[in-house]
Amino acid sequence: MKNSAKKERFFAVVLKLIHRKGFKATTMRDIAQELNFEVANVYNYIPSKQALLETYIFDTQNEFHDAMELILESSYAPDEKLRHVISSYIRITTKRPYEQALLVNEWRNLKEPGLQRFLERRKAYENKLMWLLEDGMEQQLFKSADPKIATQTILASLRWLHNSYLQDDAPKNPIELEKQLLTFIFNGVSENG
Amino acid sequence: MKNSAKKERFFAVVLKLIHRKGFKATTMRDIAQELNFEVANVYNYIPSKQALLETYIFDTQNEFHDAMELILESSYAPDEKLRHVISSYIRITTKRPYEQALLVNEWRNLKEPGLQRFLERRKAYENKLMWLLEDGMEQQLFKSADPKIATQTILASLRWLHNSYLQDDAPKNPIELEKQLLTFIFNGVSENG
DNA sequence: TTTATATATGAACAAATGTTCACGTAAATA
DNA sequence: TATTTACGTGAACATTTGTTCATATATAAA
Repeated sequence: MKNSAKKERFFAVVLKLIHRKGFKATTMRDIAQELNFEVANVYNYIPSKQALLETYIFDTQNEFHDAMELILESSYAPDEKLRHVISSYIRITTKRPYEQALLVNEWRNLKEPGLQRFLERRKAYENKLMWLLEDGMEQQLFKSADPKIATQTILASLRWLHNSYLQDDAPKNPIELEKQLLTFIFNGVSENG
Repeated sequence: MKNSAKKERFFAVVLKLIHRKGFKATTMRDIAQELNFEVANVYNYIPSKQALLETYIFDTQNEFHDAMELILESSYAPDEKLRHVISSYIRITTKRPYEQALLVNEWRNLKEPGLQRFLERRKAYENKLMWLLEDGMEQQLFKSADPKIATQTILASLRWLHNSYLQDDAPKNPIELEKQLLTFIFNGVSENG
């Protein structure tokens, strides 16, 4: 009575539709049509279109936050912590690429007060990473650099990953992906480091 | 009769509105209201909402392509070429942050056949960068790595820049920004390269 | 079997949206 | 000045959209 096959199918279809057409362009009627039933029935699965968006976005955001929290609580040095942040980012993205795509592409469609809440939480996540980088710079583990720029650049370099899993563009092996990204973020592309 | 002050104001307002609310959420009436005139008058400035989107996106895309083309035609080595690609990316972004934000955030709202054209051209740009990286790997200038991943990661690490210019988040000095990004992409964050 | 819960229908709604048309007024050009 | 071009109004339009309601059927629990 909790997780019926119907519900699973419903949400799978919805995620794909939103990914293909975008949240705003995906109408309740689109969803119904894709599932071969009538519009009204959509409301037996979700309370509203906005609620659907909020649930997915905040659930996914929470996953990222929880992972970050555990890493920060550990006794690892900053560079090892950064490794784990990257690793957790890849793990979540490869596990739930559609949800991550939704988070990245559709957060702008949140309405207040959800939008503000989202932005605050995102800022909090970014700040934690920034302090981690500053910490590492002080300990001479990381190059001295503008912490804000470094934070945004590192996060940006991870934010495209969901695409590689949602395209015909052959999905990558997560282990190999992690190796490549760790090398890039830690050592860059240059051969003579 | 070509570039009146009215037209300039119109497009400035439109770009800001779209950036704030998103393309789909920005209605013709929103635009009219922001400019203190009636909806019908919007159609004296643009033929349609879609045409507005297409014009901005393709014009901006062309700027990036033209810059890439000039760099590839030069006799620089791959690593110097990459430096120039990054440099041109930053130059265009800091010169037209709203247009770049539009390109990055709203291309999904293109309709066929514009959407397909956009994707093909984007792929072409990515391929040029990828071949540049492969070339550099062969010449031992770049680390050996998966060229697709490297391409996407480098581009992703540049695709957030417009935000830093459109937030209260103090706009950065483009020269310093370029320095930081070159260091990151070429040598990463690690102190002992 | 009876009862409750999950899933489905069809019609209707109010609001929002892109666009058009016929018609004015202001501004620039001849 | 006369005339073309740029800028503006008001009303109306056909669609689309999210959502609700009353009601029906299937499925599972009692």
